[in-house]
Amino acid sequence: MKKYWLIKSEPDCYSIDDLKKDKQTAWSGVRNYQARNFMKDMTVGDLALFWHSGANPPHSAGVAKVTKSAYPDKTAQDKNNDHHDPKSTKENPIWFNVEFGFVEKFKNIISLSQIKFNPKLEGIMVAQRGSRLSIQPVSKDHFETIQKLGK
DNA sequence: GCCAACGTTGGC
DNA sequence: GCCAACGTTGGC
Repeated sequence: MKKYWLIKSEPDCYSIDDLKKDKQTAWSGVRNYQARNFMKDMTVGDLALFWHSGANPPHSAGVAKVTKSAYPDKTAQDKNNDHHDPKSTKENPIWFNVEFGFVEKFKNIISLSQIKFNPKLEGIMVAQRGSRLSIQPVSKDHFETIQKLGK
């Protein structure tokens, strides 16, 4: 069954426009166990809301889909990479990443305050206080509500 | 295995 | 730039 997610990125670092241009990208560099475990749960075809964090206002900017399931994150083993982790080895990788493809860029961005204000989106993780997790599961209902608003 | 110190995230 | 939330580290 198809699952739904929310993936965060700072637009200065990697935005929905970058994904549109690249068509597909490796979601590497995630160094949080919970987020990693969610990536391992992803299957090809799952959909994700693309979140622009650090933007003013913070918002969902579009939709991405999983095009490749989790495999060891090569950047963890690259000494010259910012996300290098000496604990992760080729024999025993700690960190994983999936790949995302571009689906759509929203006509209207959906801001965090809009999400908080909408009773249909009550309980969504991204609107909760102190929700720092960079990859979050989203219910089908919440996903579809935001996608509809974005079109 | 506790917990203080520290670092990071991310909204405001 | 501030700070709350919270994950991680490391001494004990």
